[in-house]
Amino acid sequence: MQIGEVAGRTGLSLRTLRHWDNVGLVKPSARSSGGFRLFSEADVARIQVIKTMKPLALSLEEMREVLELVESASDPTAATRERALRVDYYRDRTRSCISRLERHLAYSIDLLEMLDAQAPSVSPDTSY
Amino acid sequence: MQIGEVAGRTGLSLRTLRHWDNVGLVKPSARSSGGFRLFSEADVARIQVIKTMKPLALSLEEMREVLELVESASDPTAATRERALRVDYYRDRTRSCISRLERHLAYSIDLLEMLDAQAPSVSPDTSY
DNA sequence: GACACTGTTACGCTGCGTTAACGTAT
DNA sequence: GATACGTTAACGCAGCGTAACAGTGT
Repeated sequence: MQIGEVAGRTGLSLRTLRHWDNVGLVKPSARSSGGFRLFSEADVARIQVIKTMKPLALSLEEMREVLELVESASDPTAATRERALRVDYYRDRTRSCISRLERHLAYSIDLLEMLDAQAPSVSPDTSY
Repeated sequence: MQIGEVAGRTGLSLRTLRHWDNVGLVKPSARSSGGFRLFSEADVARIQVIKTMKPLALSLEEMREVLELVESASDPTAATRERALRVDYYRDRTRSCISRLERHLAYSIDLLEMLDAQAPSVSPDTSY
């Protein structure tokens, strides 16, 4: 699968996919003889997971680590104390992210009410 | 009130406050003879509103416009159709922002569960 | 060779963090 | 004049958007 189709399916830009490749976040599993990036279904799945991680506001590098931790989950040799601590770290960040999102959601609802109070909505079907 | 106290009360950095001044988002209502920025309570209130607008992910310029719309609410001469359309525009963006936050919240909760499944939490009081 | 697609630079942008070097207020 | 606080100017950084220009594939 070439980059265009991946972009279409994931809703990401070509630029973003290339950038993620460059920084090592999602490397296409192959290249054509001419140099075209070739993505597998697994690559696309990884991209989708990354999309769901967006709200965590981690750096691309941190996302890379989280994926590494998750993907090495079934590897018993990787079950070190160090690894457990890293997982704990990201668990904490995820938790505080959730609190943040809840606050932000409440704020946004308040702001919406403020805007509703501003003007009695120009009805969409007559807008213009 | 000088910039330091405002920073302390709002939790923002000096850099941020100066930046917001530079781009015209929050102009301190006075300057000391020596050039120090002097903020009024109204300025601080404005800053707090901006903080709650953060989740909307508007540009600083857009926030400026929203505040302008809100603050000119009581001005009858400003009640043009153009203004109503702008308010509508931001109302839409706020609504889609709310949907986004709800999705993100759901995602984050899923991710938390994924991490919980990863490793059986190293209990904090024994970490190191 | 026409055409859509893809490749690699490389510069631009936002919203600040971060020195650096230098005034202000007490 | 020491000390805490403030000033502007300038570069740095992430995560892309946006050309510009060349190669690929059919």
